[in-house]
Amino acid sequence: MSESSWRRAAPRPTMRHVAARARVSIKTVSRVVNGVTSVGADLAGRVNAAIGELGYRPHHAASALRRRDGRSSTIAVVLEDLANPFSAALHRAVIDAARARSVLVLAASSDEDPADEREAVAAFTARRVDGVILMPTSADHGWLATELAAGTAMVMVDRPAGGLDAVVSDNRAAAARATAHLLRRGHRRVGFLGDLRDIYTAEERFLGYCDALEEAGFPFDDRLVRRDVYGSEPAERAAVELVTGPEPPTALFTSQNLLTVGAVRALRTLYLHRDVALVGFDDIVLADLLEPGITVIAQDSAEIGRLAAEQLMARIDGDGQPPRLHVVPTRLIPRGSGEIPPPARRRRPNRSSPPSPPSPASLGDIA
Amino acid sequence: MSESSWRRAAPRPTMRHVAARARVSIKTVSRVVNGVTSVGADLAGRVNAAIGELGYRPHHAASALRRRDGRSSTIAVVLEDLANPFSAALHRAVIDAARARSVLVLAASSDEDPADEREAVAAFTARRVDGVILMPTSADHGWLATELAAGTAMVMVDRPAGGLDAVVSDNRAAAARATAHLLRRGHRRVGFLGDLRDIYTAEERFLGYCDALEEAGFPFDDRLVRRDVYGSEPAERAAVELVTGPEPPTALFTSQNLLTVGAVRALRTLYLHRDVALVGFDDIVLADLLEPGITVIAQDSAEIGRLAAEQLMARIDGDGQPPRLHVVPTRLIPRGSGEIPPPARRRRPNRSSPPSPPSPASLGDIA
DNA sequence: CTGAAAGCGCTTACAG
DNA sequence: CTGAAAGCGCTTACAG
Repeated sequence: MSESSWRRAAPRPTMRHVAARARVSIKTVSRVVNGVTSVGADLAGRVNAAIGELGYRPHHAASALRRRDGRSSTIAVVLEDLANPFSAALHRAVIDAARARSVLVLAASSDEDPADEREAVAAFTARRVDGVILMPTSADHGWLATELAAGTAMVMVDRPAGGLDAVVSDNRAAAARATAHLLRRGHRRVGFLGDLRDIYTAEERFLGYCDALEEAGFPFDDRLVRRDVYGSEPAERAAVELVTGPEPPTALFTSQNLLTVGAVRALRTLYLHRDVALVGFDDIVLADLLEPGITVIAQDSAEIGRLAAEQLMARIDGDGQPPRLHVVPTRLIPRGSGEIPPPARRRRPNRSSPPSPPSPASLGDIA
Repeated sequence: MSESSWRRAAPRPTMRHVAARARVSIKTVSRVVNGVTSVGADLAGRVNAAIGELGYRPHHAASALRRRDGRSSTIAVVLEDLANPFSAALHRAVIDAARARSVLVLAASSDEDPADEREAVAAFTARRVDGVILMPTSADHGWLATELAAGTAMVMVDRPAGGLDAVVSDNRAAAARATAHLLRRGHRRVGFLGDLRDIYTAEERFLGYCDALEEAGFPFDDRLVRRDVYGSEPAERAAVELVTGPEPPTALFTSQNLLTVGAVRALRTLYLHRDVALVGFDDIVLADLLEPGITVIAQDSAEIGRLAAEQLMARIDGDGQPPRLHVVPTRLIPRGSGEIPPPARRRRPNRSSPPSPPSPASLGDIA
């Protein structure tokens, strides 16, 4: 039990220690610590001196335990993968919004595993977090009702679930816009790459793709579609299959950031990146520096995080309104890849053909 | 005070409620909840039934308050910017390592502001976190001693501070390796872009750059160096200045990821990206898909996070060894930009000259 | 194997 | 303005 100088030796001082040193009651210390102004200057001075000398720190959990509302002033965030840029930005926005109210934030990654998700939420509720922001692994979240009943506020993020508060992007409309962006440039065969179809956003974006086809009067072609693609490597393989198959697409809509990365990699490997148009969902670092730059639908992950945090804290503060669905607008950012025109009609894209210059006349972006 | 069905109405059940329903003492409930096996099957069954019916959840903080060790089983992470990919990956690795021991993780961003940093640490210690992983804003961290004395374990990450445990990359050696990589290909004028020099890593990487010059017997030229560059836009301007100035560098070593992004943008704008060699510190998403691909020193942020978490948890468990400095190796990943040879001697790089093919004979990577 | 009493660090609810 | 008693939800330390 040898403690070096950089390890604590003495037990942590408590209010009792401070009270003894300042020769006041523990209650007076409590008043000073909590900023109650009715304490006399003399006593308050002695208490503050003792706090400084002892290095006293209030014990937040003990305080919360006895307090009326029992708030922990802590919330939690459960996202698919905190290391993913989308989740990381969202997470940071939650922390910033929470900080403004002196609320701390715990976090976990679910990796789309419902068991991990439930385990994380259980661990958080055991710590009596005041609320949880959750990116639900599936829409089937009956178990959430139990958590709610137990007094933990909940707000879904990125995907709705359980009929609770949710903050999402305008996925379907944005996907339709992305697809229309390609159709408007003359593409008739637009391929689709989609994430696991259990995931709400994957389904919505697929529906948006279908919407745009229907709106434009083009038939849906199953052979141009690959769904349930999870991660960038499967996406790369799927893109290669699509583009090297018979009747290949002249454009791709990749409906998630990892899928976009895989598709870009595939097109470059095949040297088709200047021939096959591409619009991705989710912005990507450096996408503007590629040649061509990658046209994307950018989500406002920071705004999603901020709104989710605000909604959650409102619930914690007793907001009893019916559940609310916040839809956050996205932005289509044309950078080149989405503005590649289709090859001349009745000709298949050809590797040895020179890159066709984009048609400036077709660069409008309103769907 | 109208509570909808999705808001809790009844107060949270406690052990007392469970005990009453199961007709046992509160202590027996405690035993069952904590997995003490000596409880009779009959009583244990009644208790578990009551727990299920009531939806009882243990109150972790109350438990910790009374427990001998008083552990909160919570740690905290304070990084420069949680949304930065390096920090996000590190953070995630910390969470994964902590989860294996049922430890939860709080997080905050300091944005290199010492006041924000201290505020965050104070908030965490008030919650009685067992330890903090900190990316210190400066090496001057006398105040950390107080936190340590108060019983909070601390491990620095990315940069050492206060003579405490730290986990860092082999910054200086890696920077020397990166610079030598360029020198070995014949570059004689290698430019340097560095972050704020207060930051330990910025200084170390600068020293590594100097080491390599000295090792190779080349003079240090102040005019090739820009330090205190913070963020990608200033980096872009600095790179433009360097490269368009008199006696411009034929290669750049950009010693942080945002600086690399800025430099890449500058070179592309000037259409010099195939003429001026570039090695960056920190890997970047999609760096391999640029033309040329960006040669980088990749840090193992996940390993840094994992080691920091392990070290911290060892301290929390009473490890009393002297402070330890973990140095995590980096990896040089050649992708093209770092292998661009210098232009023919006595000729300035020329925008209209065709890109020179990399010399395969010079592609070794050991410094 | 089971339970009544005391107490973790703090605040509430009362008194003075 | 100040303080003694009780109690937040739980575990420790004892008894039986």
